Amino acid sequence: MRIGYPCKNLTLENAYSSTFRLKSFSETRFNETVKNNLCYLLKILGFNKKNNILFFRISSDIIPFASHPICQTDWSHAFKTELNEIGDFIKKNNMRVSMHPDQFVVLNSTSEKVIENSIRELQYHSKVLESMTLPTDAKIQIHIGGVYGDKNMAKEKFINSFNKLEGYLKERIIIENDDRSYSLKDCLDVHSETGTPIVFDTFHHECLNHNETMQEALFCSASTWKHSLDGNPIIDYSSQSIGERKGKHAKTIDKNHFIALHKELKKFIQKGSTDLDVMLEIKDKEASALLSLALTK
DNA sequence: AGTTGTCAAGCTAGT
DNA sequence: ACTAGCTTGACAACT
Repeated sequence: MRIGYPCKNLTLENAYSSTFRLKSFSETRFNETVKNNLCYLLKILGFNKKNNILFFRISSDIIPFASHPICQTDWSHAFKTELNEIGDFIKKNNMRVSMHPDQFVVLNSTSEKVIENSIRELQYHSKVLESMTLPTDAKIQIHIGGVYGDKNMAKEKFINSFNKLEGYLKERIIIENDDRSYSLKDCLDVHSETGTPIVFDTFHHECLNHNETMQEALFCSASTWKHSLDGNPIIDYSSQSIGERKGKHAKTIDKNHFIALHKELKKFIQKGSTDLDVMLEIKDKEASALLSLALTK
């Protein structure tokens, strides 16, 4: 079981993907920023390797404005050396990475323009992973999208949009159950029409479920992954930030809550034929990842 | 140097 | 009507 954290490292200095305002866009600014971001990504991966953290989510900001028309740079060519070096490091060390495009990626939107933008954004994410020559277990995780007052129609819309995507995108995209609209069951409905693997988010499942047992939920979601192509099923983990509104992610790992979940995961792994990789969506990033490794040794 | 308004993009639920 | 939240507050203009 690999443990990971998202997007940035709080121990290392400046170890996040910096960006800038669209108004400040220039070729120079773009190149400087990308060079820096790639350099810090490699540093983060180095830190992770030393600490046995073998899973990491790459920030969508790594190439700023990559899917915007203003960006005309062939960055995958210009930074081929750096991108290859990162990809080689990941592969050499049995690491895994994923990406999670932000809320603007909505494949079932009622606006064609939004869908077009979403596809461009997905193409960009895929290009990052392709440029690192990573296999298709390096996934791009999205939500199903809006409901628009009719969930069945909205699901159909997602299925339609998804099935029209190019094959190289379909191979990378995975769908995540969310905390308010689309439950695991909804994701399974979509999966049956698209074949998209489901990344099971245990915290969202606590917020929105159909009373499945944890073992049932793990079995259903893990069954949507084709091991040779997709790698280990991914689990997103977090817990409720106490005293804050429902769905807000915890600032730091809740030890007992995590240990209980970890037991369930272990139980599932032992009786099943598959391992799992766990992404910790917790605000304090690598601190919780390190703690979780210590707790489960 | 420190503070604060704003940022490419969507949608939902809570206030 | 407005805002917090989402994978993540940081950039940039102002005081």
